[in-house]
Amino acid sequence: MAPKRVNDDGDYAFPSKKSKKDSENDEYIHVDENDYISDDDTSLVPRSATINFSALTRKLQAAKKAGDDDSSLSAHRRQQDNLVSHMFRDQDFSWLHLKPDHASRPLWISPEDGHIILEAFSPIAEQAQDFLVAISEPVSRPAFVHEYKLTSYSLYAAVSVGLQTEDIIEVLNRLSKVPVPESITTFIRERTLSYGKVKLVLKHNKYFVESSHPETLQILLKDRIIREARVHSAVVDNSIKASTFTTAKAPVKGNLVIPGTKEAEKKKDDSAPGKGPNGVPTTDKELFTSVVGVESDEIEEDDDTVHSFEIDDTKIDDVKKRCNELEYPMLEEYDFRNDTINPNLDIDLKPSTVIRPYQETSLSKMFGNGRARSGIIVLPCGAGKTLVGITAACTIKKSCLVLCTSSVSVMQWRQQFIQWSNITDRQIAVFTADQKEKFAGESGIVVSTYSMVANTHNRSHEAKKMMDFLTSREWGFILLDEVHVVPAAMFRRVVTTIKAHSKLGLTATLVREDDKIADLNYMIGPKLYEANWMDLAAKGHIANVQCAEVWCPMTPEFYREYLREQSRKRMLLYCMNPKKFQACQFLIKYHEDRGDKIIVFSDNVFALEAYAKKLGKLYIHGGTGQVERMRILQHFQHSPEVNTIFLSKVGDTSIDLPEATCLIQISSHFGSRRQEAQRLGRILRAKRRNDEGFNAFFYSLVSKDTQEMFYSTKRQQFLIDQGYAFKVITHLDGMEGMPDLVYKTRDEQIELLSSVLMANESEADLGSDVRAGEGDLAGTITSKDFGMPGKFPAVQRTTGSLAALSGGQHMSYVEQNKSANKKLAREAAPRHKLFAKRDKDKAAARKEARAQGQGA
DNA sequence: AAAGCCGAAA
DNA sequence: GATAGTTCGGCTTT
Repeated sequence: MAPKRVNDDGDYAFPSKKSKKDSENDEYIHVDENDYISDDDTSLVPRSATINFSALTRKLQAAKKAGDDDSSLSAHRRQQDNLVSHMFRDQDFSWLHLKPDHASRPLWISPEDGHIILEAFSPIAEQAQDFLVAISEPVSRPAFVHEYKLTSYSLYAAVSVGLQTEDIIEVLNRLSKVPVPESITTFIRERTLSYGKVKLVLKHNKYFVESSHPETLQILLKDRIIREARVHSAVVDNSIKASTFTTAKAPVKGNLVIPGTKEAEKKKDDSAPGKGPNGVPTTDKELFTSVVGVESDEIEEDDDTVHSFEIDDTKIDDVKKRCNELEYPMLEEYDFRNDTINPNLDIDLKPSTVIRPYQETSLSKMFGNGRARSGIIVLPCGAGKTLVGITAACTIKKSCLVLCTSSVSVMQWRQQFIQWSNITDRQIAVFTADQKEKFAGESGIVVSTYSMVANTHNRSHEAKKMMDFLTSREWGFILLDEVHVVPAAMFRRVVTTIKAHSKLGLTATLVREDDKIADLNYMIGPKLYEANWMDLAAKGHIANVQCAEVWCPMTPEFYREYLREQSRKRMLLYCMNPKKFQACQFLIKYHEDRGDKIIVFSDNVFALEAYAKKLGKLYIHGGTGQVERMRILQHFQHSPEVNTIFLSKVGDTSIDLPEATCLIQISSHFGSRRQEAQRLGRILRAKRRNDEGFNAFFYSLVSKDTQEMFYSTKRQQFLIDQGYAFKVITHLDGMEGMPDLVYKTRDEQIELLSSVLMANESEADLGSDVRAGEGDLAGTITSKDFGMPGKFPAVQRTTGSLAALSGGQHMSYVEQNKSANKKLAREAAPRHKLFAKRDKDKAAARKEARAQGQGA
């Protein structure tokens, strides 16, 4: 490829040759500009062509001029815009004036959308990062350049951790290469102005919207949703008012000490190096972190009278959401030290418990002004989320409810509480299907699951009594483990049924594939802290991981079947691809020889069994009994004979295997970024992570030219944003010559193929008999089409049917008609009840067969 | 202990 | 540019 030049006059690429080049311009033009960039040419430039960029930009300028002259934007110009200028014209900020010392300043801020770019290689990048995490949301943090985004939420979060408007602007300005744009300062001022004017307060088991600005409450009450949620209490009870403990005045952080932190240590030593009087940091290094959690007694409100109205606790979710939309987000802070109504809980960290610096940082954001703020802390798997939660509970020292996703983690939480804190057995209770305890005394800790609390269908008598216990009292603190599940319709009920003064959500992956993740902002609170995975890996808190995507070509036979099958069966075909099989075998052999312990993940149970059996390894899936599971896991952990196990998605969470050092993924759930990250999380706590030069490995096996390629890139996005780089491996050296290579001959491959197709048949026969069994001819309009005239044109139906007959048609052809086919399938006559029953029986039979097969 | 049911994944 | 079907786990009942 000939050199490409990107600037008008080329001085960016070849600064020293400028004068010479101008005269020799033609040497760079391998393609005549008129051939490709002619006015009426609508096609895109061929990828392999060499493009003369100076000619192109000249052309664009000319076009722009023409467009400007012509007052109406011509179609022609719009076309030119699409060609290349969208990369530059809207995003061309060369008009911004760099400060003279810009090289030593690591930030750049886009005036258009509030995106902030950080040079991660800058010497002060780490401090800048602390600041940016506080005021903005991380978008993507690969090796050298990080991207953050200023949003309303992130600014609310910034204010809620004690930052003040002018401080934000000033520090930004100090870090930025260009003066902070007008548009951004305005945005920051606007968004931080209305913050903190409205509070949500829990008093005597009732919720109140509270403000010292009556006019603000009037504004809110003009909204229909809020007005209708209002409860008109008969009398304003002065005793209630007097007992409010979310005072208008912010308490001074002063003597609040988070147990286990360095500050706690210092307190013991009674010396605080690096800090002046009142704990104000004096060194430069602490400059940015100190802005967070600064004493906030200056922002006290002089108005002592507090106005409030009560709201219906069942509508709390809607009211919070509405307030956010009206840009008066409700502040939820718990001044637990002045709460004399709810009994204290005698809990503290054991003296031997020490927390890590990033755990301390995240907690200091939560307790920055001496109260407990509700919000979310994001830490990677294996970075000690549990300890953060426990430390928070030890700081608040009130009754605490912990909710998790499974009963296994309920037991883990309980165990960890006992391990790290001085809580006694009697003070911590468990509420699951088979254990319904209450704590002794008037305060304590309850650990339970979301489904236990959110359950709507009938409860056992015991469970009912327990729920009354949970709902009747006021909780000082509620801990939400794996908080990203909360927005699901069922789990969000929890937030309204349990009354708690403060909430802390913990998660490793604050992403969902639906759009509900933003709901957490008003349901729980803002994101208080998000750790950078790469930083933690560099400091040895989590393992270093090499990620690779292995491209396995499809064999011709498999690919032919792939092209003619429907989406559901396709998945099996690309999972069972013999080349993938071989790659898997090779990688297992390679890493076992290196002394690694390997986990192989397959979402597809059929493929899981096939692989494990063929390669002679143990495997666990949903149908594996508890006893068997434990036995296999024991073997994997302790036996030198068992170095590889196969897991279905049961292993995605909660299974903790610090021995594992290598992951291989052979099939996965569509585009789930979360699953990918969770799986990677399985090896982040590798025991050997602190060995010199240790690396864990993460492989994704992908069948080439299939849908898997698309999903794979989507799945990796989260990890890429965390800074992981995926290598693409197209050839495994030495695989072909490996002894005992499976499915080496064409005959074996074809046999495998037919077994896959057979499995397809038995699995799919009932699903297809109704539609196919009606004796339709291709293109025949059948009775079900009459119901909706025009909805399924006959021609579409023809292509769908013909596709199945003709076999190897072009892929895009199938893709285009896929939705039509699916619609057809959906709209087909609903299964008769009789069939539904048969389906179930069939499924049960299959399950049994599998269970038996496993026993053998 | 097993089966039915429900909801989540996302 | 997203789908939908499958798998899994938890709670309850028998």
